[in-house]
Amino acid sequence: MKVFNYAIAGEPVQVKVPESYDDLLMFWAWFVEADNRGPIGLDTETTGLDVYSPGYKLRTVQFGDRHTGWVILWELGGYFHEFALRALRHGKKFQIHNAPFDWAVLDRHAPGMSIELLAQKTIDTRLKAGLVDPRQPQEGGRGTALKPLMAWYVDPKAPDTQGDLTAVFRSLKLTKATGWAGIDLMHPTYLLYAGLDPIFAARLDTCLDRELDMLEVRPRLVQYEHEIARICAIMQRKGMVLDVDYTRELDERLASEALMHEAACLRYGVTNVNAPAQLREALKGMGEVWSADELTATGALKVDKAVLHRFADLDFQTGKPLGTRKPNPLAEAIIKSKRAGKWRSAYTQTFLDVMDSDGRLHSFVNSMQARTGRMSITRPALQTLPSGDAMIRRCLMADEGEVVVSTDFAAVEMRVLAALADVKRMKEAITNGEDLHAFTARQVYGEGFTKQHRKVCKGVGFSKVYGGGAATTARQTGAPLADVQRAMTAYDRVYPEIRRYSNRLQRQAYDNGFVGVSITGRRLPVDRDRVYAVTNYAVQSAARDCLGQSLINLENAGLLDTLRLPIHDEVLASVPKAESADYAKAIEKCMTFDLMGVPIEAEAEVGKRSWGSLYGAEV
DNA sequence: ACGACGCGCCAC
DNA sequence: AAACGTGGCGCGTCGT
Repeated sequence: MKVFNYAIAGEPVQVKVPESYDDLLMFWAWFVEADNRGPIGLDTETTGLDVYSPGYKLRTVQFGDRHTGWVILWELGGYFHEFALRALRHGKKFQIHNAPFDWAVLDRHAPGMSIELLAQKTIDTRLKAGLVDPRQPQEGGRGTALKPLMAWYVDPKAPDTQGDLTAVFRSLKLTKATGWAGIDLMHPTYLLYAGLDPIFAARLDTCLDRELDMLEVRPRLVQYEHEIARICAIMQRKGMVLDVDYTRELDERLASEALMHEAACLRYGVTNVNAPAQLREALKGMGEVWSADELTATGALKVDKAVLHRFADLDFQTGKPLGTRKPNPLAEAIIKSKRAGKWRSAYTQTFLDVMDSDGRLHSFVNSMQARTGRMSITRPALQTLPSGDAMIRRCLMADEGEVVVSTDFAAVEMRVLAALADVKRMKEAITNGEDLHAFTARQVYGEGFTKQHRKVCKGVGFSKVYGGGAATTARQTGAPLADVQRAMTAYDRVYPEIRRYSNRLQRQAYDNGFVGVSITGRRLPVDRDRVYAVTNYAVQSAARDCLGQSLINLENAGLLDTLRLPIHDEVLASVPKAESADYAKAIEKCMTFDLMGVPIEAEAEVGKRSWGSLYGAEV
């Protein structure tokens, strides 16, 4: 048995690495005793992050309490598998930092271990940390990574067990990308750090419990987030079918398109369309002039899509020629080349890179990412596929014999606002099934309101949700500033509760140390200089919890297996073609409920095999 | 080789 | 009095 002595917060801790059967028996004796005492820290080390890629391997499984960490060398197989599996099966409760990752790894690489099995005995310290403070480091928070949390709660000098290893990798001529797979299993720093992680999880859990209790965060909320995380992890495991042939073909098409337009750019001396400085100089040299507001945050001349479209005499939205000036051929070539290049690197290439051996994509779902609890989806970011053109979404498909169903909440953020702020007339309009923005326009402008009036009211409604002002709303709706200002004043007269609610929220946030509280009890930290944003946080957060509740409803209705992606106010599913209408109805039902007297409703759209079919694709 | 950051663009 | 919100991520540049 290898034994490493270390100290955490001034207390001695030990990391033990069983090397023989007898060593494993000692581990087992410890485990049984520790398991009776309480939850056990659990972690895994693997060859990287691409859990579903063909060569992926689980290397070690670690268990620990506050003082002892055990590294089970899974990679050695045999008895090591047997004891790790026995512990995973036998353990009553595990503390894991960022459990969905370890669930996915164990589900795929440890026989008999499933997300379902592990989830019911998991405490995720990352979820708990996010409920204490969801802010990322760049937002002034601690973030929810193990290192900063350990530094804050346990020991400022605790090692960065992930980060510090990259220095070790370098000394071994490995990189961050190759180190996790390439480092020798018996490397002492690797083993020590592997063994410390479950000790960290165990210690963090205690501290976070104390903090959650002190902050009066509801235990029910903690439990709810664990359920959502499990549902999202199961969705991730299922993944989505990639139309590999189509994607390859599209990738090639985009590549040649990019190449062609790059060649055109080269004629004007632009060697790289992704280097803004180059574009700036070339366009300046052609006599292009920027307006005073076309500057970046640091004061440089912008060369973004809007500016390029203006130079190319194209409509920003439709891409159609405007006929207002002589189009700049370079600007046009830049637009086309950048689009093709970006779509390739962000989408088609990534799809082909990360797909598993069965041609499925398992995007990683972070069920509680944003400050408001909103989810995010990465590798690849399937929440951000272009919607104006079907070609990218066309790559993703329902399972064989199935079709895609996309179910959206109807104007969920406006409805949530109506519910939270108890906006009397808005609630009536929604309950009566009226077109909300038209209803508002009628109140503001009278019976003879125009389409443009409705548009302005819609814009003002969104500005209420986002906290925007008249100037921004005017820019976005294209309406004159004075009109928007008048509409805003009238809006406040029609729905006076919104302003009152917003003021109340802001006052409460001030009094509560710049933290708002959502309807589900979620803490919503606000920036001191942007307290007004608390209204948006409350609305966005409640809308997110409508999605969360829907996911739970969908599971209870036996529909979890059909779910593919959560996209803020939408759930994407794959259902048998023959019964698609019934499934659509069932999904709608799960996403329909009452929120404080306001109906939250959803509408399902049944497509064909590809996701793109809902955006105009043929198949 | 890598992290931070600027810039830009995709979504809801 | 006025204040648009939340993310992911690729690429280039710069500094270490």
